[in-house]
Amino acid sequence: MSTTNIKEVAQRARVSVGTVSNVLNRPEIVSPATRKRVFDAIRELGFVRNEVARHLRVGRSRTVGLIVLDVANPFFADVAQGADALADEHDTMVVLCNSAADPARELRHLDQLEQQRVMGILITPVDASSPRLAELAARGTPVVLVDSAATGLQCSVAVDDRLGGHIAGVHLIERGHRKILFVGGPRSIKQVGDRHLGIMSAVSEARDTEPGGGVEPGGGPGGGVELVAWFMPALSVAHGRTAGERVAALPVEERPTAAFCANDLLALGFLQAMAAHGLRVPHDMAIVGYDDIDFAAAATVPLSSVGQPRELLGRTAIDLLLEEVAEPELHRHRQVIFQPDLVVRQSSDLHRSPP
Amino acid sequence: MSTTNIKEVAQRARVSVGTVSNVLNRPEIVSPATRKRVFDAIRELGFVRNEVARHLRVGRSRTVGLIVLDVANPFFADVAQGADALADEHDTMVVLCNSAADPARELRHLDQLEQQRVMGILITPVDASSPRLAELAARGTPVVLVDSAATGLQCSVAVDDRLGGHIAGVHLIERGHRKILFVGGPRSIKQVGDRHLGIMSAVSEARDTEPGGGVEPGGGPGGGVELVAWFMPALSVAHGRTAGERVAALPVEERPTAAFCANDLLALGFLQAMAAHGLRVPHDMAIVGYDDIDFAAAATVPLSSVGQPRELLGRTAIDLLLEEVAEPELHRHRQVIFQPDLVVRQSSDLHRSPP
DNA sequence: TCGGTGCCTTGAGTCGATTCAAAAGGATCA
DNA sequence: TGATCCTTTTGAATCGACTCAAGGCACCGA
Repeated sequence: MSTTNIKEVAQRARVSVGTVSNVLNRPEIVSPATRKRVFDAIRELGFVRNEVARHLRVGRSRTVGLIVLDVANPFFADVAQGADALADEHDTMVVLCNSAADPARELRHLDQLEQQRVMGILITPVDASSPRLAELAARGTPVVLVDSAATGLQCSVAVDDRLGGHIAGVHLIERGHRKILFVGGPRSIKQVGDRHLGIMSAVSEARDTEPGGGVEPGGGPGGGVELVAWFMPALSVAHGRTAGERVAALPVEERPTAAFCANDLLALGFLQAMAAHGLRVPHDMAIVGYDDIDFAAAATVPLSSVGQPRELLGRTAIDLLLEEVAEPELHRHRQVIFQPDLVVRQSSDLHRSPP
Repeated sequence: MSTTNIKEVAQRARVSVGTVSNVLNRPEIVSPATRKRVFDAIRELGFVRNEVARHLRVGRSRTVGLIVLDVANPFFADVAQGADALADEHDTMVVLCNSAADPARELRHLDQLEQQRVMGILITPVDASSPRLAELAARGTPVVLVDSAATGLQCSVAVDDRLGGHIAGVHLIERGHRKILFVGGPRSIKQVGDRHLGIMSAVSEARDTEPGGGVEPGGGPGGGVELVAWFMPALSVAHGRTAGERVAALPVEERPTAAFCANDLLALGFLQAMAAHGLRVPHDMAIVGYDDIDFAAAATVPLSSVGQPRELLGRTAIDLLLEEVAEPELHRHRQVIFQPDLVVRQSSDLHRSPP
């Protein structure tokens, strides 16, 4: 490492180190002639300011950590892009870390970021109630929860996942489905649970309405709506495929007619399995995904999906963080919640007639 | 910031700062009793080691920068995952930066990473010949080019893009296509150029062979193969769609029968446009993409694609970097090149009969 | 009792940039 | 000429952890 430092620059420009530092930080207070000498020396020596030393002295960093559950999921790529864009405007760097939904990896990243004394951390936690997040905040590293509501101890920005699940449920019930499968990820992930609760509420509302003045003349077998939930070990294309294969293996009479997947990766995998087993989507199986990533619209059968303002989530998270950093004393933690919206495409766009 | 530092820990444990440092770095040389006192003090105070100060003193960092052209492209997500996995084993952190194929953003990231004195930089450069990369290396920050061959000034790990283009070309020609469209991205991106050169070579080989002892009895109209190339402003789904729309608007007799897209995002967009305009894939238009991302297999029509060992690229890049960091003196720069392989799926799997 | 031998612990000096009180230099005015 | 004010420059102290030569201590054998 050819560590040219400020001292060498000072020697070469025949000024003191203090002056070089001034040129770097408040050039206007240095006389033009001196300033030029210093700049020349910097250029000639190829001096690059050591941000580490600067940071140590000044005590605050210009980087923000963003820990996501899965870098390979385009949803998070878009969130990151939003965060990056706004951070950039504030001369701040976003470093993206992947927890891969593994608490141990998440913890390692948190440790590393705290040790590096980053300005703050944006995180989609594996477990939002982990004491580590509170500790971090208590020790002075502001934390903003992304895509996951906080309980008042920190800021958060999220989308109403229960509402999203509800919308998806209402949509499928309205299309005549009476046996619906929820394909989730790990139960520990809050989003999965909320989306499940959302569709459950839609289902129980349907149960409450139908027996009384049932819209459906004659009523289906049993009259109500049945919901089954499977929780896969990860929110990935591969596990969606596995779920799809399990469904395809069921006898027709036991098989649900619709699947609501906790994210689009699962839905895409599920869809692949349907195709592989000769089940037609949406005729034999309707599918609704979640996140509305760009690939959803480009799938074998264009995928219905519950959309979220992905980049806005990222931007807002940075916004909240910068606000907190700017006035740590005055700051009141805020919970920002956006609304999801269902995009209906071919994969669920069919009115199912009673059998 | 509740900066508990090593000094306070020392006071509380009634030892000197040197001893605390020893406990942190070489616990085995400290007596068990003292060690315990120090650990207790650390726990009670919630002390977190300041990596910034440590780095300043020790002079080398445990983080590596990875700058990619597009975080939202699953190809790079996979490369990042590979890098991350291996780095993790060496107790090193990978920070992912997005240049979005913008030279200015790339430069900003390079500056920031150099100022932070990272251990090294892995980069898929917008412009591999930029003098900045050489400067970085000269000033002591090792650089490894990813997915882009170097010229000996640094290490690189890449896939043979000309071969990939060639394979795709041979495949399409072999399937009977005589008018092929190459859909590229910005010309400045090396990969785009190489993939284009690859398919050009396949086309010109076909021209050379056919007039002599043409395999095709009777020969197509004109006997040879025609290649048209369009260079879109970005390697994105949206620009693929634009290209597809332009193609669909052409009169049938002018329209190519196959498209080779410089990456899968373009190909997916192109495919969407075909569907939107009622053109059947592969009957009216065969499509071959590049990268073989997971979504390629899940597309409306499963996409043929030239595959690359994505995670291996990332792992190998970290490997080369660690090697260089371990022995900067002995180190000889190496260029690792992997072979691509074509995965034929439905989007191009049809023998085209002469019109 | 003394010197020798390990084993632990100590603490001043260091990394590189920033800060700020103080000094130096220059201009103006009485 | 000396006093005053303003602009510019100086350099020692500082941030927090690490390093290593030097010192302390206990124990052993002579």
